[in-house]
Amino acid sequence: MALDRIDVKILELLQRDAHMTAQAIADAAGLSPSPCLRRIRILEEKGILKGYVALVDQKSVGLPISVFLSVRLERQREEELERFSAAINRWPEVVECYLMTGQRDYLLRVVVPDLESYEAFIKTRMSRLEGVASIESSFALSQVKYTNVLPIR
Amino acid sequence: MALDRIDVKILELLQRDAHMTAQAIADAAGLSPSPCLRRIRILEEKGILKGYVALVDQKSVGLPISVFLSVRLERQREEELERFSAAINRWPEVVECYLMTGQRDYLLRVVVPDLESYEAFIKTRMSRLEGVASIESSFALSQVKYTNVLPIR
DNA sequence: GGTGAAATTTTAGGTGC
DNA sequence: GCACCTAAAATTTCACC
Repeated sequence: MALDRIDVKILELLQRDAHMTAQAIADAAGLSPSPCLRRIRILEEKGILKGYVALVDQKSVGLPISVFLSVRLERQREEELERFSAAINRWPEVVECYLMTGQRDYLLRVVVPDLESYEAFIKTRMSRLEGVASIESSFALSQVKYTNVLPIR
Repeated sequence: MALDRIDVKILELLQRDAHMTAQAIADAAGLSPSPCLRRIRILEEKGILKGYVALVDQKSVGLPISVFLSVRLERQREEELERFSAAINRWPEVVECYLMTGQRDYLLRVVVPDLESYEAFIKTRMSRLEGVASIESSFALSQVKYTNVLPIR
């Protein structure tokens, strides 16, 4: 891969605002639009730039609640892990999921409009999954920080 | 706010791909480009569409490790919460932070290139913060799911 | 990596339904 | 409030240096 200063600068700018024009990015990165756009295409082809997305405000669309779930499975065989992964990837309420070290197997962030919906999520989704040993929920009172900008370098 | 079907559809499309042309969005949402773009502008003005960003692959840029920190403060006075919030918002390694109910006060996701950097983060950042009672770290082995797409409706 | 022109797209305005 | 059309402005794209 080998990213130089200019690549890092481009990634930083695009992570903050994907609607910047090639001209503006070029100016900020210290080169002209064409090579700038060429670098961006290369970063896209290499998969370093995964995509461009719009960010939606959770509260504004009636989804104020984030719940974190610690999940333990009964067995950690590949088959079990695969089944769990496939399931949560189908469920739109689950926006993040990590395979963890330590006490629990998975950490999930689930987004719901209210507690009733959360109950429904647990009852109709999680509890019907086979192989789940335990679930522990903690509720987020507020989002103190949320960014897609990675600390590159 | 009152989002209708078309608004929800537009938000869904833009959350997946912000580079869609107004024409393509209009086609998929079942209307013509002009009113489609008008709706998008309104969603932006209302703050429902918070912005457009590029997503960067964590591993590709040498940041394979996500660590989750459970943090408890000694006191939960507004002053303490403010100071903590201000600090973590300054630190680029912290990509997510939630104020939580229950045992801990905060849940953080920290992104680092290696364990050495994580140690440095704990030593030079977290441990120098006043008012922190305890920190508990768990490591993510892999990211099973990560999406910005919210389950609207 | 830079320059410049062509092609596509975005954006705004105006009319009728 | 939307569809449709038109036109101008801006941006991306791709030649070549």
